[in-house]
Amino acid sequence: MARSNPPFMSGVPELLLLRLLAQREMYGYELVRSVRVATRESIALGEGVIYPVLHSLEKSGSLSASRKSVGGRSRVYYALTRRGQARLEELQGEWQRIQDGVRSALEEPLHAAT
Amino acid sequence: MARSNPPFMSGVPELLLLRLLAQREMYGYELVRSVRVATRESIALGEGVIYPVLHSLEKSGSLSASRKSVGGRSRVYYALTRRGQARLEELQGEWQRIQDGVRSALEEPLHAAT
DNA sequence: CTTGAATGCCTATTTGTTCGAGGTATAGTG
DNA sequence: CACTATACCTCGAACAAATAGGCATTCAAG
Repeated sequence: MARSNPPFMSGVPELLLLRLLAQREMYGYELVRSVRVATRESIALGEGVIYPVLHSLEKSGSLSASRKSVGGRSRVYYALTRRGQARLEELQGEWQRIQDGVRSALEEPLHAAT
Repeated sequence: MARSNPPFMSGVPELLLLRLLAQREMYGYELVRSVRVATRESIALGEGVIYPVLHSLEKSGSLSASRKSVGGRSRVYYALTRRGQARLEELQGEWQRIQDGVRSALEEPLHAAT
């Protein structure tokens, strides 16, 4: 039943994946765990979220994919491209802006006389 | 051309409106300006975003609406209900969770040996 | 007295992304 | 042989934000 647009999640999967892949290249299944760990269990993304985002980032040139065989297992490793680095910086800026705005609004005391 | 899903905005309009209305009751047109001010110009929401959210919050019982005439102008004032207060707290918690998770992920140094 | 800006409300449509549920296949363990 | 973990994938539903419009009123300027 796909309750789809949980608050505050739009753009987050893309940002997290780009950011994790800026540290080292990884494969999809690995990223599922990495997201949980990196966000300290605050955010968990299913494979149904990860793979489509990975594919769209590859198509847009932000990631490069390479199939590798590791211990009898076939994996698709994704690495950040120069374009992906730029996209990451763009998204970080956006995140900062939104986050600052929301913080300002939330900080405002409830019964301000100002 | 409705570039629709800008990153990181899902849930934000609802959160901001509930939060502003927790301070005092306001009308739609006023909220358009209030959002800009409260977020220090970081976030600007058009009327096309504000009004639909207001209506849906009223329908769900988070806001109560009352038509008032002020200086020859007819305005629809919205006030936070008890249910709206609860919804605000719920959203704030969600925001905190996502924000913490993203912060954790972004903080991680790029070349961690850990 | 007419024009335009500002106020004030509203809706239809586009867009595209997240999500759960499902499906496939292989490796390794009991 | 069954079962779990690994590893990849796709589909459809749900849904919310944004733009671009439209309507009506008030008020100031020319």
